[in-house]
Amino acid sequence: MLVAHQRKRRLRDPERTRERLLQAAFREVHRSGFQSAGIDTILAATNVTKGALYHHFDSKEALGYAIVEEIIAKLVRDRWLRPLLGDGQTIDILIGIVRGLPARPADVRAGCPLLNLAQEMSPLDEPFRKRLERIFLAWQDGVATLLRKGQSQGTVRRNLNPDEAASFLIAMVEGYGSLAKNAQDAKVWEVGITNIVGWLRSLRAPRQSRRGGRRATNRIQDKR
Amino acid sequence: MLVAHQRKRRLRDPERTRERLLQAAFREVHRSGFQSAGIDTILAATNVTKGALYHHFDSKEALGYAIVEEIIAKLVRDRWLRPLLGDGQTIDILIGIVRGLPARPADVRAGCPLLNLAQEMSPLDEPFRKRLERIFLAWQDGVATLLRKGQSQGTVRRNLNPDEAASFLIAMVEGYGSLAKNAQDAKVWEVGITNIVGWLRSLRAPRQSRRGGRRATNRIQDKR
DNA sequence: ACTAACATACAAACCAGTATGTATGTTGAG
DNA sequence: CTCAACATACATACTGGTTTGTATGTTAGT
Repeated sequence: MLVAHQRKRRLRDPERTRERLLQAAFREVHRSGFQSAGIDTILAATNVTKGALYHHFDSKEALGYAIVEEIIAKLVRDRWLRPLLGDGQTIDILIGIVRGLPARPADVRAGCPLLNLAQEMSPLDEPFRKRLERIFLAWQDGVATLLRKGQSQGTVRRNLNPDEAASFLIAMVEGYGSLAKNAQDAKVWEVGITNIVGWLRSLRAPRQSRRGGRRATNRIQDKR
Repeated sequence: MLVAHQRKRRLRDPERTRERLLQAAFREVHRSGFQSAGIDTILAATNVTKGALYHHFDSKEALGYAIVEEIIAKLVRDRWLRPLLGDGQTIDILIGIVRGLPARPADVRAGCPLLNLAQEMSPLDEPFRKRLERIFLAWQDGVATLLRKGQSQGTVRRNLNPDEAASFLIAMVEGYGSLAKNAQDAKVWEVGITNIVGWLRSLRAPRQSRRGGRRATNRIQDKR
């Protein structure tokens, strides 16, 4: 029979085993960093044996790559890329996303999984870095695309460079994330979000978008 | 004789040995992170033996604390705190500092030593975190103090919260630093600096500071 | 019966820290 | 001034523990 996923608890369920390993590995890496993450810790958390793990992943590195490509990429898609495509005004969408970012103490203290790994591994392991960079670029591109849409709809100031503004936003989000992580204090994060929201509001086009008379204050830099 | 520092190369020069260990340890930690930094690597880089190292430092952790308190704290003093006290207009001083930050490819690729350590150790080791936090707070406080001075001199907008603006600046510097480090590309850093400078300019008070008619664009949030 | 999916035991390398020894510098008593 | 007594500054070799990865065996599913 071709019944694919019968849900009686089978003794062997390779997909499920792989997924559980990935999730546990992600949590452990998120806590301790990749290099300090222990294989044995992951195994203990899952009640899976070493043989099983090395059956599904060739090495610790391969496990790390899978974390990036399957778990972290999905986090960014769910929290940014998908919401960016929703309807509503550009700036309102961005403010909504930023406000909806995880802000529980545990999240703040652990830091952004993407940034944690990038920070640790980018100078040390090029394949790792490449995979993380792809995610950052997709993130930036998603934000920039929405900003461009906002510009063509007249809701976003025309005198800003969407790519640089997107990068600016990401830098602020990750920057505040780092400060809050060091402070181990969700309050730092909340204040950061408030200031990011304030900056986002400043990107709105003026009421009746008039010709000339551009203000030089606080834009992200004109295109050169 | 009380001649303190005779400069003939002595066979034993504890201060120099300690300093060389600290510098080598700093470089190794800066490259690999604290946890992955190997004692043996540091020893190999200095031609100092393990006995000597453990004579000067009680443990690897103590060595790490010394790196923070003696080397990293000094970096922040030299690059920020001291220049902040120079003369000139507040915003010009800040722009000068930001523009003068190390931007060579090697620096960009390795990342900010302060942030690297904070990112890695803050959730794992409280004494470590505390020491790093002290540096961040001194940094923020220095910037905030200068901004307040600028406000009282009329060169900086009055409708911004100096503490939050300082924090905003630090978040941006570290955020762009992280992005550039992941990209392993100094160009990313340069673009970031340009945008930070653009933001700094927007903090200037308008020419003849007029009453009323405040613009709501792009300020860091009024004091609540 | 044949292969994918595990389990177990072990290897090999690494690494922080220590035990112990030695050489160099300092000091104080005579 | 001198030399014995001591303290500081190293050097070397080793230990105990941890870690990734492998070799080999066993069992479930088709």
